Amino acid sequence: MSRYNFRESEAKWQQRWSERGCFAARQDPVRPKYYVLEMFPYPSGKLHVGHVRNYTMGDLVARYRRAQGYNVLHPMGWDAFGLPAENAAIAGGIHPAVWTAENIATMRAQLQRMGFAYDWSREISTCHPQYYRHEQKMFLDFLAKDLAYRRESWVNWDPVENTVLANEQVIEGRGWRSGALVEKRLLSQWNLRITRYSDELLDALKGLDRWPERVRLMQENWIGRSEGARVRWALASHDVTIEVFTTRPDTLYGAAFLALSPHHPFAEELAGRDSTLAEFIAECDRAGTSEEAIETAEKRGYSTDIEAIHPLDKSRRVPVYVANFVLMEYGTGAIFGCPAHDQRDLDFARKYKLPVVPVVLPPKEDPATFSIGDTAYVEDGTLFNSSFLNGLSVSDAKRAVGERLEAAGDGERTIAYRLRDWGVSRQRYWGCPIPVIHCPDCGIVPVPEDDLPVELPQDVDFDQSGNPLDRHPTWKHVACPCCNSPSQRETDTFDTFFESSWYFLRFCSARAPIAFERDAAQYWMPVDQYIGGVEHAVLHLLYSRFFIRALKECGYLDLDEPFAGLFTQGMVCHQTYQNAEGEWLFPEEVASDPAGRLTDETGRPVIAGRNEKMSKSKKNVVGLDAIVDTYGADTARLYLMSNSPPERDLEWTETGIEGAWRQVNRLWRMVSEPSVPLPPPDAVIPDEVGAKLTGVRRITHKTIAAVTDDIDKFHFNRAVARIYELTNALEDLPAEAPDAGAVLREGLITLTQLLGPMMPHLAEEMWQELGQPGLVAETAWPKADAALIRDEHVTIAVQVNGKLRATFDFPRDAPANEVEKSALALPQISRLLEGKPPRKVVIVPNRIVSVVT
RNA sequence: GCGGACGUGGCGAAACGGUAGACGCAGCAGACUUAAAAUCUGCUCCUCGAAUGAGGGUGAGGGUUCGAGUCCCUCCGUCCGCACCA
Repeated sequence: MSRYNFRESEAKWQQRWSERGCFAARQDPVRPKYYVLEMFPYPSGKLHVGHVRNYTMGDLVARYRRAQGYNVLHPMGWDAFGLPAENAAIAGGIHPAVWTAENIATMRAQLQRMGFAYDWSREISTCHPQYYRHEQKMFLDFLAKDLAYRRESWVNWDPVENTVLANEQVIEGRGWRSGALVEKRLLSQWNLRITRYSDELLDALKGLDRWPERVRLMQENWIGRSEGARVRWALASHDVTIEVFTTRPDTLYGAAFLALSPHHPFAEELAGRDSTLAEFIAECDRAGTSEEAIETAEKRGYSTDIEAIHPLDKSRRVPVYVANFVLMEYGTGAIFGCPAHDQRDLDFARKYKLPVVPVVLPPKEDPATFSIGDTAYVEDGTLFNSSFLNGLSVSDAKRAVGERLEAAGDGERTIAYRLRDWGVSRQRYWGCPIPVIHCPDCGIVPVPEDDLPVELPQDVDFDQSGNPLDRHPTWKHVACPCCNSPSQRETDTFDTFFESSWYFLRFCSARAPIAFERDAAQYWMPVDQYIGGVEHAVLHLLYSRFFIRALKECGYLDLDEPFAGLFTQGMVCHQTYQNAEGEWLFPEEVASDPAGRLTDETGRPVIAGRNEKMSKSKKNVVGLDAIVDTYGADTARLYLMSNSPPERDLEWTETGIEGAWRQVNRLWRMVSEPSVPLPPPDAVIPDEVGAKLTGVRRITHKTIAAVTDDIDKFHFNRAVARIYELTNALEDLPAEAPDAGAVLREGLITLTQLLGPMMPHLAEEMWQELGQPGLVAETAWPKADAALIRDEHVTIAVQVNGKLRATFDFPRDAPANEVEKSALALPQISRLLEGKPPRKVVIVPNRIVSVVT
């Protein structure tokens, strides 16, 4: 019994594909293009099996589309800037560039061993000056278009990484990588004006019909559009107007107070003269921003003893507070409180003994008796206690108030967004230098284009904390490009999401002297199928959508969206193990004793924990090299595709990979030791081969149709199941029939072609064994014979009163009355009918007869 | 709190509103082996029955329909995203 020799085979076919340049992409205007892309990796070290699931999916799609005749672009590169490289430098004395290059070499070799059909001639690495110089140019263009600006603002400071984080990078009050509680700091930072496109980014989501609904919703929530009004309140005792944003202008007559953010300019002004207020504000700043801190934080206000004049009724006054729950970053940094119709305002009003006046009357309530208890009324109703609004619905009242405010100049209807501009400054070395110079006389001066790229210095030390660029003895000292006086370079670098916001464009013309050739981008873009993790739903995916718009505005290209199709794959999970001390163990460190109990290598007990996403920190990872060494790339690829729907998590198990290995050998044996001698490749199948063999041919052709459909819909697990079904049918083929060999041969050729995108090495080996010409990688996708996928006979089920009672075979598309007659004549059915005619019979052609008695 | 997804055998999962459990894993029995591994054959949702078979079954309850895992309503549970957002 022969075993499939994957070691020999996989290396051989990888070399053959490479020699023939099978996967090099060339622009070709007459062929339809297809751009397949997997989110490019950060070169963090070595790949484990969890990393390669999405590359396997991408490769399957790339090879499938190529077989279908598309001109496929399928590139790979490295998101090479980032903190782990710097941390390695701090910990191990290795330069980030060296560490990164070594990791790239390792991971590239791992990907190549998997046999992925990449066009390696387009490989890019974002830490190379020939890459990042182009984004420095983009930044200068953004500056010119006012898409980039510098501003002092409160930012998220990660005390572990010693750098600023964007809002998108703060998850539940913690840094997205470090997990450290984020602090607020006031810093001067470069920002990209993503909010210029808030509306457009939101609207265009509707057109992304090949994106998961979930991701679109997440972006929608993140952009957070709220319709409402700005309302200006004059202060009774100061020559100051406080502008508030509200989504409920209809409840203005229920206003009980105004509340300012502790960082509101007027609050800060007052604090200058009021030390108690200054202390209150300082206290607010000390409070954490984490979920727990916010959840438990008391809603507190500081009464300023100042009154504001009600904009709709100048005789009314409301007190002005400074309150810890008002955010400076959203709306205008000030609110008006209507306790009757907002729960938080109600809590605040009860605490500070403010009046609670309902102005929206619930249906069927009596205005004379309706009052608010502990719960604010937030539903729809009819306005009352509200002057000219009385009797209106909530939505009519919103419009009426808007019109009144606009006419009086006291406010206007407007839209607020949750989305804030993208802060891109990072106080780190291993990133793209921001190409500006700070001149004491001229201020901020962009680096002239001819001086690009601003390259990172190589000679840096990581012995002290903080940004090595800032400490470098010479790098930052330059002459001002305008006035030549001694100046300093910007020492911050870009957020690494800057690089990943346009790399897909660079792939279109990866060696161009400019960022990307316009016609290449116009040909290949948008990405037809993008594949990656859902964790980038509002990070990379939103930034890239912004970049396309910003680049369009700067004249780089004409494109609406970067990614036409998006697929977010599930994680690969594995059981976790801990010893009695709570230390995590690698799966290979765990054994079981004769009694079946789990132990470590020294025999001490081990506790099996939850099944979780593979991660280095919990050590529940399975190295890719070990798996490919033992089972080969195709077995790993098959397992990753076979057991779970691609969007769902996949559990990696030893028995699972062994099962895949069995299938690989089974497939190989089918061609290396066929159950029936195969005729030569040019043999023809006779028109009539008998019922049993025709049945096998039908399954063969139905499998083509089914697998094609499954791959189109990303149902890779089902495609695998269909291939197994065909395998089972071919194994059961009646060997004694005269034309069995020819039918088997047809089946095996089809099977091989269908395996091509999934297990490409095995497919080539089988193809060669079958004596087929050329390479599977260069062979067109099979077509199902329409005549063969239509059965001549169908099995029809018979239900009586909704219960399945019998099935019978009948010619396809037989007349309904004949089907009914045969169904009712069945002994199981006639017995139930007891000679009475049925009340009703529903017939679904070729499928079911439903009898009602 | 707001928004969303999901709930099917021992397990991973299939199922245009039309024969629930394809395909695989694990398990059981057998064949081949001195033996094991590998491989092959058969069985495997539950209950009753020797068996043809009968009854029940897709988180719970209700509804629409000739027919519901699938559609609608209520509830329970799990997971995910956002969250002092005015």
